[in-house]
Amino acid sequence: MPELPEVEISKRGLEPLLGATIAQVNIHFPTLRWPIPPELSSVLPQAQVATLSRRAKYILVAFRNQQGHLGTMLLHLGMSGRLCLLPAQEPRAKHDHIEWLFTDGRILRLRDPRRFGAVLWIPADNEQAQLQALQQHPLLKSLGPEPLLADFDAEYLYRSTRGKTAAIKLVIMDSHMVVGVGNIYASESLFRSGIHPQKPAGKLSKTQCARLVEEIKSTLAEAIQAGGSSLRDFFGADGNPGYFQQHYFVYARPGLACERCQSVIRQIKQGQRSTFFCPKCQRK
DNA sequence: AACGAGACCTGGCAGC
DNA sequence: TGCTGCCAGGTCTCGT
Repeated sequence: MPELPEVEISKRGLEPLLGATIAQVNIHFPTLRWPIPPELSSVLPQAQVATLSRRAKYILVAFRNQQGHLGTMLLHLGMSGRLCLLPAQEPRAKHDHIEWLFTDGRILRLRDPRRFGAVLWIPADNEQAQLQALQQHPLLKSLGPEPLLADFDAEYLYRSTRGKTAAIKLVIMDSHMVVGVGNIYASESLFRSGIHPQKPAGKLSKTQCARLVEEIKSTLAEAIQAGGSSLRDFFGADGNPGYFQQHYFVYARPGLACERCQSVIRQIKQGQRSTFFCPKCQRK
């Protein structure tokens, strides 16, 4: 489920919880990718949701209590994770591994069948210390730029790919280079740029870098916009988010005709993941 | 330093 | 109907 657009939509779906107070945290399964910190159950009750933000595919939820800042909960949805904001009394589903009960009755649950997701707790007793703790956190400190922000630009991509022999698709999926470009959007933005996924990153021209940066930004932005319009569905108990049936040019279309040139879309493996491309529209 | 492979898990589907 | 094998949107860790 979650590539960057889904994570961004999930974060926006949590906005109704700003200012809400936690009553109880129930951990039903102790370990996702890493153990869920048991102290969440003791620290969070009576705390309020202070701020929501996102870095790469991590959702950051900051909490405060009457004494001040408490810390930040870091959520990752992994491959199959999903946040469900539900009314009181909604029965728990099979893979709801952790739930946050709010004093007004609402329930937030993390549902994650494959358990590749993560819930971590980064304590800090003031906002300055929190900022520092986040910047130094091992999962966050070596991340590349956000794809939708201005510091991810043609000049950056061109400069940082010089001399690289690795395939461009693997390079744009590397979170040290740029965060948030997952398997779907890597294939899609390369198609839209007319660049072959196996082209060595260091061989891209300045023009190609500029084109790729623009297509990564627009592909992600369009998906977020489409997802935003189905936010309610996305967050419902059994929501059926319309935008997963979003239009793809190449992803999951092997053997079908390219919509631009009618050539047959091909599927290959790169880094043990499937890549889809049009052999005519995308040149090495 | 850079790259590739393995690891973590369950569920859904095709093929027999 | 049931079994087997393969595939899946992520990313950390380890070995070469």
